Amino acid sequence: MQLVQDEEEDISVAESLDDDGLPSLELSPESKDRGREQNGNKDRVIEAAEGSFVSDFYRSGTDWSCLLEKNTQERPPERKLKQTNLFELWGFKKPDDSNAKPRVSSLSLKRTRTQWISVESVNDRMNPKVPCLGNRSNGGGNNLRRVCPFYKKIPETSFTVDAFRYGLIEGCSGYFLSHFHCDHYAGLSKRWSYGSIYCTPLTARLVKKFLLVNPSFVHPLELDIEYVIDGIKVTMLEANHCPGAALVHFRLENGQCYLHTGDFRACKLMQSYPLLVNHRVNVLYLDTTYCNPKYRFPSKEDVLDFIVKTTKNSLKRHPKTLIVVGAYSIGKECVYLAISEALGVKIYTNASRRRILQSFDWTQLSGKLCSCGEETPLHILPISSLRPETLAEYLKTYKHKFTAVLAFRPTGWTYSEASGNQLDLIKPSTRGNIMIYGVPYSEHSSFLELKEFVQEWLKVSPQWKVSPTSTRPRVN
DNA sequence: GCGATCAGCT
DNA sequence: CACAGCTGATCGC
Repeated sequence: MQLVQDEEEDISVAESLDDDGLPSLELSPESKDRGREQNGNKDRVIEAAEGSFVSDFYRSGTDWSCLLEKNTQERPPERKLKQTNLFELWGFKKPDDSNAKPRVSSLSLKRTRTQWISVESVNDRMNPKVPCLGNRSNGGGNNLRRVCPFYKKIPETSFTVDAFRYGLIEGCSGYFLSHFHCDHYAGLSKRWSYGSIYCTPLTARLVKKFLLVNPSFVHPLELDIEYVIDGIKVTMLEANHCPGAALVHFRLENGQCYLHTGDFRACKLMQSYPLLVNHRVNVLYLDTTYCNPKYRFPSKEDVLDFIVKTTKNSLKRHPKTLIVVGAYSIGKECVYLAISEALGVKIYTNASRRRILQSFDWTQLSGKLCSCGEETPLHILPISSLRPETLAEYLKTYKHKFTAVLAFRPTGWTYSEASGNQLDLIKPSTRGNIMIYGVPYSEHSSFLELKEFVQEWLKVSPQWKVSPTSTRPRVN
């Protein structure tokens, strides 16, 4: 998602706002009467300059053709998507003072539920493709290559974020990687040769070790240190997502600031990041995975307490219980670290995951890993194997040591509507001696956390005020 | 055969 | 549903 800031001296990216706080399509006096709402239905006419940020912003919601190169044979999927006014969704009301300049002025979404957004499709598979010329594109039965969407490009720079699957991107010399999850690094391999890759040191180690990318392309940037790259000031900030994940902050020579959150979980601590407190952000690219009021989940700490308490209770009743935590390749480490510390037990997982976890260089984690499943009641398995049949099979291999399984599946999706914020209401699914808890341990922001994150910028801008309305998103 | 990429699936 | 993959088919080399 992007928030565009209104600054009269910076018209190239941050055009003026309309009454909804969305980027205005009125770029010149001649086009003053164009780009207005149509039919009272908030469908917008695309009149802005071809290829401009505003043009792409709106086109992406209704028409994929802006992402297509000329002469393409492939038609984009027909979808009726609209830019949603997040200010409205979050209940922020624009005041009457028409002279006021908001600190952040417009929003567009990145990856969220498709029924009420906008920019990015569920994943890149929905993006249009163009015929592949020169660069090979083997596999999958066609000769098409995807085109980098505008919202992965940082305006007025030669930088992109998480855009590795598009081959060589014209005008891009710096490819930023926000974190080491496959949907973000897709396209990176040992054959990468399209330009410099910037990421945190931890992510850099993983990229070199597991994707075998030529180290000469990989440039680690320490958190909280401002680097000057191609004349742009760049700072990586802790994203509170998975290990090595970063928000990327860009400050241009003309004063424009852009913040790309990658995937992140907004928290109070972020409100103290000096770069975010002291500087306006003109365009904000935001992770809106749970940008719907129905997603309410507790703090990580509360969930960890619940997991530890549940584990202790189980072991008290059934000392021969095997504790299983489901996890992706990286992420959710705090869940099993908390159990490990509370019970004073080691952590078993297979060799390939141990190799990844050891690459973090976290001594408090590495020291707790062990290579023998009999040695500890705490095992880490891929989240996909947290099914009763699979766990029953797994238990068989340790039948002399363990007689029951207590498993935790940590994700934000399992926790939304009915149970609200009451952890104690979570009911496990039980089959025989296998018990599986879906726990609301999320590494993405909840709706409220997203709202509060954005609100920080609005606060310092007195012309915006918070309205207690409960505006719901439009559902198509 | 190998590595990369795709659709389908969860 | 959507996240962050996983699997198997298919392609170029």
